[in-house]
Amino acid sequence: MRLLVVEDESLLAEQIREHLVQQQFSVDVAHDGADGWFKLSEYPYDLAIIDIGLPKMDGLSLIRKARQNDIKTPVIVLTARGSWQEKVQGLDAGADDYLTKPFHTEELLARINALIRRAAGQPDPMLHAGPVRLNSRTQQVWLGDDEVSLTAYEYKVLEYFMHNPNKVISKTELTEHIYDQDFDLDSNVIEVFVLRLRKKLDPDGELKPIETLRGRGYRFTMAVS
Amino acid sequence: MRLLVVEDESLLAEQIREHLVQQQFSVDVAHDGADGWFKLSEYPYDLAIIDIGLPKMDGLSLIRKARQNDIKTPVIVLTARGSWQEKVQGLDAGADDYLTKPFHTEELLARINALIRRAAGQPDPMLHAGPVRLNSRTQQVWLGDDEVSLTAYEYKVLEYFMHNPNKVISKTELTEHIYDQDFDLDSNVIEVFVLRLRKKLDPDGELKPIETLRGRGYRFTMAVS
DNA sequence: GCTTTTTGTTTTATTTTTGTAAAAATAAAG
DNA sequence: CTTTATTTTTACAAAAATAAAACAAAAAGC
Repeated sequence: MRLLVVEDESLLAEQIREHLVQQQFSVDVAHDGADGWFKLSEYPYDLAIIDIGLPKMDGLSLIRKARQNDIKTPVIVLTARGSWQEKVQGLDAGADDYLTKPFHTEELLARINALIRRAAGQPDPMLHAGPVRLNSRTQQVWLGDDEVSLTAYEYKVLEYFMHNPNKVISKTELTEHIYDQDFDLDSNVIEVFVLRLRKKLDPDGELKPIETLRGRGYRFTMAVS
Repeated sequence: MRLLVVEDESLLAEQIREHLVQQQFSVDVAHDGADGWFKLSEYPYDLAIIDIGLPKMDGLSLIRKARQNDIKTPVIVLTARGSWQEKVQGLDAGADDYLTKPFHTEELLARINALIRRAAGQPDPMLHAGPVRLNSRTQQVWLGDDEVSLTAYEYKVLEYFMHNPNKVISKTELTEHIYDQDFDLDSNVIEVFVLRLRKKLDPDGELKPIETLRGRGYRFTMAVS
């Protein structure tokens, strides 16, 4: 899961970033509205956290511009304490939720998770695909009755696959969702992780859960049993 | 599909209920806002129809309260005729659609079905042409019941054909759509790919899906069955 | 600070796809 | 009916993409 934080106060931005990274999110930070717009339009974020008061382009304009450009990334706006109007304006501009500064990180995390869940249309943290089951809250994965132990990145890749079953996912798309923006796209890590996932999810090579589409990417398909 | 109707006018409520039951929905009725809130929070409805003017707790408050509690059941609000403000307030409070009283039952049914469909997520973008079907999200192609496996370029060509059925497509046009600008137009790749597509889509040579128009190009035609 | 695990890189091997070229077939024109 | 142009088909070579293995670096755990 890849998030964007648009916040001009460096200290706060860094603080949020650290907390989110701790929660296994990939996080990019933009320090003004213009940069925020660039990043938001350029990368496929799963969620954006946007401060209302920003230099260059204020948060409201940023959200409006994004929505006008058909960017449907869920957005949480950060508003000043007691500013009832800001909250309403934010939601009107196209934000999905709001949070009043200062806030507890737990609160932010809860709202992030709720929004991501809502966006995925999946209130239940369990994802199923044939014999593979995944609990996105506990990050456990089972193959049939046996639990499969995955490393952090193996899990990220699988989770993305399971959120997008049957979809053709290019290596670029996978890379962008799993790593921060400045990652060497020429690397073959993705191939290696797909290899490792295949070995763990399909030790006997019978199920073929991850199909390769040469020149196009991968497709996660599992017979729904 | 289970629906909730929150409406204080007993006669109208019963009328709506009967129509919906006739359409195979399970329907619960609440006669005031408080009861509506209780039912909405307690049961997993697929959709709620809420009147704005209600005793105990008005419809707007009910919707707001539901949204604040992370209940994302799709909501249609019923507003009085000509009350432009009510409609806006309803949508702002978190409703998904509105309907002005009095209304035709067909209109209500259409909106219910639209909302349920929307909540179920976008259907896959399928293209059909006779026995050939193509899913542009998963890039899968079927011939009758059998999936046909195409390479990246074969897929590109077919997709272009299926987006332009019956149109005469010159080889230049195809080339320009499939390759970057600076591609050697003297090559016969297109012919080769058309050949390969024909073999895969029409192994028995009976359907003739891709017609040749000498000197002009190709035309993709498939009897619509 | 040492050990283990995980992540990412490099290298090599293998497979598949793409594009070329030439021959064969077909259609159109004279 | 013969010639010419165009398209289809075949066979093959080149290029590209992926898989796999082994290794190095980084991170995490003890």
